[in-house]
Amino acid sequence: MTLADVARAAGVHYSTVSRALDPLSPAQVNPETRQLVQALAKRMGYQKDMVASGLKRGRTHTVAVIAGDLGNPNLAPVLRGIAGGLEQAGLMTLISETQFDSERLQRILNHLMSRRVDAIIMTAAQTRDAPTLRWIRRQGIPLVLAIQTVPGIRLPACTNDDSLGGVLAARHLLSLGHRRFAQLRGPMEFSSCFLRAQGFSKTVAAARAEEVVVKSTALWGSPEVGGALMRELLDKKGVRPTGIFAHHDLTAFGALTAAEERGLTCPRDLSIVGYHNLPHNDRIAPPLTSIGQPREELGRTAAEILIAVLARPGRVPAPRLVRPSLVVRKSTGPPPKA
Amino acid sequence: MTLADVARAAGVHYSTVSRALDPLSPAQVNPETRQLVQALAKRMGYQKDMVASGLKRGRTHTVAVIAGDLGNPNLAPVLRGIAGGLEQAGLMTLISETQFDSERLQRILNHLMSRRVDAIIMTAAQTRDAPTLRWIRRQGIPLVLAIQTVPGIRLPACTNDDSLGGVLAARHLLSLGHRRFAQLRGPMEFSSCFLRAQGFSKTVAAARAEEVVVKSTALWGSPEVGGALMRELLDKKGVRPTGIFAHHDLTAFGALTAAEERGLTCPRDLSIVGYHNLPHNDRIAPPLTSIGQPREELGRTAAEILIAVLARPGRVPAPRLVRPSLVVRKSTGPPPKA
DNA sequence: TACGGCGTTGCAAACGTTTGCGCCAGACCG
DNA sequence: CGGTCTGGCGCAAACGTTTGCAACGCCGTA
Repeated sequence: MTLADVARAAGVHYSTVSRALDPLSPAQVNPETRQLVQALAKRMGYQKDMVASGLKRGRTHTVAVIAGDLGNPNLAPVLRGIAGGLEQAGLMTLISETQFDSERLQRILNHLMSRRVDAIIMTAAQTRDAPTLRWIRRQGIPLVLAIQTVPGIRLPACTNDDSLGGVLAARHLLSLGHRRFAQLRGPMEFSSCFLRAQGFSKTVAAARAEEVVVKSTALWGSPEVGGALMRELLDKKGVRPTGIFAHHDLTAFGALTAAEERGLTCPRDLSIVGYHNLPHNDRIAPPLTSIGQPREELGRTAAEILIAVLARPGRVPAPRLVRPSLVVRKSTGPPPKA
Repeated sequence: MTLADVARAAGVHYSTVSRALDPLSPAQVNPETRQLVQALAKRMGYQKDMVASGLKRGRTHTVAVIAGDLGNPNLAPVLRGIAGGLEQAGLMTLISETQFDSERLQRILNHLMSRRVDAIIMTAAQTRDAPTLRWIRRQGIPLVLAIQTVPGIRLPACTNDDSLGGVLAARHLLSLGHRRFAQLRGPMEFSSCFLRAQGFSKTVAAARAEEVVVKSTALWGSPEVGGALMRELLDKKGVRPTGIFAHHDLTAFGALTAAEERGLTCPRDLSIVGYHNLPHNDRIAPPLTSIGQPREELGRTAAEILIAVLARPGRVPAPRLVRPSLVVRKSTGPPPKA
């Protein structure tokens, strides 16, 4: 079922059919012929071959989304937002996973170029990726960052306001009366973690309160890491901090367990704020106070940005931030009187 | 950078370049020329245009995966398995979401046909989809089902052995000494839920124990639904069941909360087995006994099946099952002596 | 020497769509 | 009535690859 088939049925040349079915070619074709052809095409179930169209026009109406780890539950709503947003613009979403392997990433990128995708959304950009990102840009293919930005390269992006997240956590703990703080950080190469740390520390410092630095780890976001970090923290000399800010809910879970093993109870002896507001936070004991992120909104915003870039190549739209919010549960309370 | 460019550089015709770079055309070209062309192509960074190739060959090396809800955390590992498995065969994965809207599904399918995807994997097939599935098959495009099957239509598929999951749950509760059971079911239109229910009931009946039927709901997999179902169960006349099988962990969570509100404690007064083995099951109170599924393996298996289908069109490979396993935690114990 | 066969390469026609260009007929103007 | 303009359409050349077919030169054999 091709243009030629419809053309035969309508008694016109196939180029006329092409024009009649193209909403962008305005007065090129007689309204009557247009009506006829459109009706016929619909009745015959004609569907334009996007492969051929892509070859000719150089636009495939396909956008690739590159993720680090599809298993990451935080990612799913973002992907959903992206796919939903792109679909409204008639774009399809090609999803691939790097597993944080830069060689794999390069393979995937080659594939995508050869497939002539119209644009790329990176959700897994890490600091060391800057050269890769520059390479993509040199290929002349629009690129939008989501979730994380990369220092040293100016690109359209949509990220969580992670700095605000850190601020919210600090303000909450400060308002409860805490004065000694610690962070269980994620890797500082992730802009998200870096900003969380910065927002938190800045707020704590502004209140002239005290913060114990805990080494951040490369691997993170697991109870095991949380446990290890908490034990490291409790082993330190000096006065024990009472207000803990974990960069990930799972880290917080592990930290809670480790603290309990040392005979501390939460929130009596220490308060802990997690990050991501995972769906089961209110079923754990104690229910975890956390910073929630509007994940689907983030994805949808990234899609909007991308559509803007495609509409106006060359312009770099301003980065956009979506605002996290504090969800208070039972893992935070006033510090012990001690 | 096209075939013609490489051809100019090598001093041969571009059709020769095409043949030299095609691993499938064996002795068509002089080994020396082949070496020369391959080296040159690599040096010049030539990448075959898959769009043009797709137009000519009719194969796009793209497989579409259709999901109902990308936000479903159970889906992510499956998608990962699929994408990983397909990638090894040089296939890319196009993911789209129906949001369980059949009109959306039809739109997506039209898009995919027009894009000439090589095959489709459906992970969101519901009973009422059978006509749609038949339609896809009539279009001559290979189709593989994952996670769920659809009665009345024979298709290659990879699913969880949900019946076995129900059996495992029942055996576990029976072995603890329970004699009165109830299920908090998901919608029976999903083959997965239907089979869980069947496996459970069959095992309970074989042990000559008693089962209270609780109406299943259309919406499910949320604490709210779990709470409602549990309250309905507790409001029933007659002897209260002590062994509960919920078709979803979140349903189990809600049921637990509702039971506690009625003054019952778990596992003293009742035992509950969930499904899916969600990652936070061991942090809730009490940690939830659950049926775990090998999700990534399921995805990988679906990819294997698909590759087999593409290699041998016409053959319908036998459906494959992946085996769930019981993860015992604290929400199950012996029934009260009463 | 002539001829058939074979290995290697070139030629050109596809695949289905888009689009610049030119043609034709009708309208309009002088 | 002749000329120009223009709306509508056909023609054909792309886009980059694949592939059947033909051509060419070389070798071996009769």
